[in-house]
Order: sequence, then C-alpha cells, then structure tokens
Amino acid sequence: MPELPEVETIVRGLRACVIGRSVTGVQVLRQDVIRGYTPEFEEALIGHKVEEVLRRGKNIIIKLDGGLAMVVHLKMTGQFTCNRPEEEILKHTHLLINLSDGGQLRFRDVRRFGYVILVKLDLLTELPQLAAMGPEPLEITFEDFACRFRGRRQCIKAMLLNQRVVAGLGNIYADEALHRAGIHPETPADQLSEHNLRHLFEAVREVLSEAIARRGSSIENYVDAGGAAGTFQLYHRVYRKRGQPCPLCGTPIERITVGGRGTHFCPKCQKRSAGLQR
DNA sequence: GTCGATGTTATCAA
DNA sequence: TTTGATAACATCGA
Repeated sequence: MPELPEVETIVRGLRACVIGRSVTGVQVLRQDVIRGYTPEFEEALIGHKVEEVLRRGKNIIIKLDGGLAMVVHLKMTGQFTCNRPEEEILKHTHLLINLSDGGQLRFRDVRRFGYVILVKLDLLTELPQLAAMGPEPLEITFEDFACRFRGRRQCIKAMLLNQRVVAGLGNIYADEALHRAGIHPETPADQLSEHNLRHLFEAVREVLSEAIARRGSSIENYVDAGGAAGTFQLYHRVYRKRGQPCPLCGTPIERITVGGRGTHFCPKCQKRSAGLQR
C-alpha cells in the first residue's frame, strides 16, 4: 500500500542508484504488468541513460535520455528496488532492468495490480491518470486545498482518497490525518467549517511529512529502494487499531466502512458534529 | 476447503 | 453529476 510517503522514499533511494546509469539489459518475466506491452519494450529501453527520477502522487516517473519516460504504479503490493544481480530473485518478480554500473532494478508485485508504462516524454502529461491528478498536498497553499472541498457533499474520507482532488493520499494517511484533525470520516465536505478545513490541511501535511521522515509505513509489503522497511507504522494512531485505545483519550478505536474502504477513527475525538465544536 | 478481507484505481451501472 | 459496485490478483486467517 505505498502512498505518497512510501513512493517518495522509494524515489529518493532510486535517485542515488540509477541517475547517470544506462540500461544494459531488460528481462520481462511477466508481460501483463507492462501496460501496452509490445515486443519492442526491451529494445526501446536498452542503451538509454536515466536522467531524472520523480514522484507525482503515487506514481514513480523515471526519465531517460532520448525522450523516454517509464511510469511505475505500485498499487497495493508493488515493490521497486535496486539490487545486486546475484541476490535471489524473489517470487512475484516481474521485471528486471540491468544498469551500466552493475546494479539491477526489480519490479515485484504479489497481486499484480501494479504496472509499468513506457511512454514518450512529450506524451507523459497526457497519460489520463497523470493529467487528471489533483495537486501535491505538500506543495499547495491552504486556499488551493480548501477550495477543492467547499460545496461538495461527498464525505470527506472519500474525497481525500480521490486522486483527482488531492494526489498521494491512501487509506492509511487519510485515516491518520482525519484523526489528527478531529474530523469524523463520514462528514460531508460541505459541512466542514473553515476551522476544520484549516486543521485538516495542517494534519495532512504534518502526517505526510512525519511519515516521509520515518521512511514510510510498512504494513505488509512496502520496502524502500534498498529493500528496507519503513518505521512510521509504529506511530499510527488509528489505522488498523480497532479496539485499541485512542492515544489522545483512551476510547477504543472503531472500524467502519466508508466509500467501500475500511476506515478507522476515534468515536470521541472525531464526532460527526466536529464542525460545531470549538 | 471455503470465504471474506486486504487497498488502489479503472470501468461500468444506476 | 455522482455514487456505488465490480474486477484485476494472491495471500492469510477464521
């Protein structure tokens, strides 16, 4: 479940081991993880040098010379690591990319929801999933953030998960941010006060920044580019903590379903009428 | 052995 | 327009 902090951690790790290296070999072990795969995929990559590694929302973007870009989405269980070629190739590894310094990039995904796309650089911004994506929460002003929620009736948790509203939040950080902001996840967005929106904005930025500093949350599969787990799961306050005491008030955390997703919250700290408080 | 839950997103139906 | 269900898939625990 790599969300913004996990993908950011991977991207930072990747930069150190791929920038300036060229692709010397490509092995596709499972074609169906390469979106729009053609037999030219391997050939198209070979000989090209990595110039830049970027993150946009939960997407990894690897820019190569010759006007080429590789977009990777890890969805739920994807891993993107930089290895030594002699390391054991774990089950569910679908793509190997050899680099000119002897390193080897590996894409592994148990459930195969994730994917890799190769596009021409000038078509990158036209990829639908990138073109429609909302702003980066760590790069926008409060006003940019707030105006995306005002006047919308949908419940706030569902909106936070919508990548077209704000990029990069997933189930973990949506739940954690709402708890920090003291907002019930089912609150319709248009019922949030300005104070609520302000607090939510700060909470989102705070939880994402802290999670990046702790190299992400490792719940099931997530590892960074070097294969190491993150530590922010040790600081979760509500996510997957049903029945455990709220760190603020001691009330047992509850779990409900919102927008089809498991949702964790403190019934005392996150009242539905949050907008009327304070 | 079966069933449900897991979490992301595109797609389709209402 | 919006919302909700479903499918893609493997694994784990009850």
